[in-house]
Amino acid sequence: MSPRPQKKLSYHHGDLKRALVVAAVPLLEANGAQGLTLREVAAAVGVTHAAAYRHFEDKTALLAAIAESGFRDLAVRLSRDVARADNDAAAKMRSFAEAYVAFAMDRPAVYGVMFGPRLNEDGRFASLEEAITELVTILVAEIKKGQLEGAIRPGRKRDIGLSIWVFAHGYVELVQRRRIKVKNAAVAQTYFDLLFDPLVRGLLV
Amino acid sequence: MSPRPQKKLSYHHGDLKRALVVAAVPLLEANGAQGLTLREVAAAVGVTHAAAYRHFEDKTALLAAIAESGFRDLAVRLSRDVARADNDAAAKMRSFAEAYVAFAMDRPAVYGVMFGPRLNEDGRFASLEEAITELVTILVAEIKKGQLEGAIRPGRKRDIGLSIWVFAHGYVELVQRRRIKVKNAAVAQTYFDLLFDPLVRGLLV
DNA sequence: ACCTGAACACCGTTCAAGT
DNA sequence: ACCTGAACACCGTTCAAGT
Repeated sequence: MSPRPQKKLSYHHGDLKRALVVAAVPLLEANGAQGLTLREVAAAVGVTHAAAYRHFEDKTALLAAIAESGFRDLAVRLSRDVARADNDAAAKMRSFAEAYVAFAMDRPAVYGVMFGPRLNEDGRFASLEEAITELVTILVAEIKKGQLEGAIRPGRKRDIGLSIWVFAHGYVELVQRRRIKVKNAAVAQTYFDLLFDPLVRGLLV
Repeated sequence: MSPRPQKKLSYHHGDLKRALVVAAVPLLEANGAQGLTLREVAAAVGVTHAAAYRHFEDKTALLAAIAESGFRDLAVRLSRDVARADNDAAAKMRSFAEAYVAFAMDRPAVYGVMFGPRLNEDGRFASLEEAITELVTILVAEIKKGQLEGAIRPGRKRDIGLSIWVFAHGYVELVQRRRIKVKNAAVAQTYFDLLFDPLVRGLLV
């Protein structure tokens, strides 16, 4: 039917780099960050494990790509949810933190790679660092938009942003490690709101 | 000289179980939690790596013993420092959180094992779980002692304790992963105090 | 240029054998 | 009862060879 006959079983994959990152995520969520193997990721894509080294310097580079992809997804989700919130500081803070927790509960293993053992110890992966910086930028910018001009001194916007991040991240970590025990993701969210409320009030004084 | 001749080079170690845990800690802090190998721990004690299996079911069991030892050390340190603090709620909270951060900065790799990949997924290591529970108990008890009877409703003591834990842990994690950048441990402490202050005020309203 | 096949060093785990 | 020596399966990494 097609004008030129398709080569069957080409040993060229097409976009193997991207395919490896995409294939890794479900394996990660299924078996945990500890269990993830370069070999099984390659096998899932239908390729020899040595082929991955044409596109990633080592396993850490693959994990960095997964983490970066996670940070970009998180930034999109946060931007979207925070934009929908009421335009005052407390509402912005709450919607940011809630969206953050929801992302972490949705994809715990990807979150674990994003915040697990340091991937960028030696400073390769500049784009990973950039994705993280973007996250903080979004947070600070949204707080600013949230009518903080009167309520809060300008120099404190970054501190407020980091406080919120610290609290949301700490909660996620303790829940995921079962140091704080909750029945399910819905309970995790409502209990988070309860714990988070004092911080919001303290920040707005 | 001695009444009975000492057997030289006995292949019995004495207290190998404990020795392995003790030997593991400096290796951990030197090479990171990722780099820790059962084989090098055994070698550091002067024993074949297979010998470890006489005392630990597997590597996870060794890590659990390290984590438990860390939690007990942390509990001792927190009790001591919090007991020295002024007897009001804010001072108790602050001294708890500061001692917590100091411990984590002192022994980052041990802290990483304590809060890293879940060790007790299948519920072995009851004593590990017990050591963690003790930590929360100490925290809640000290808050209670801090003259909270008037200022705070009784049911909220646990929530307050967990809030503090969440914040301190989140801060430590983000600093250790370089998501929050600080020059050294001293700066880490003073910046923590700055960020922590709003939470304390919010909790006492 | 991209992937395969085979090899290497290293790790956790097991087990028969030594003392 | 406690430890050694040797083996096994598995992993990350490398590299010559195929297309």
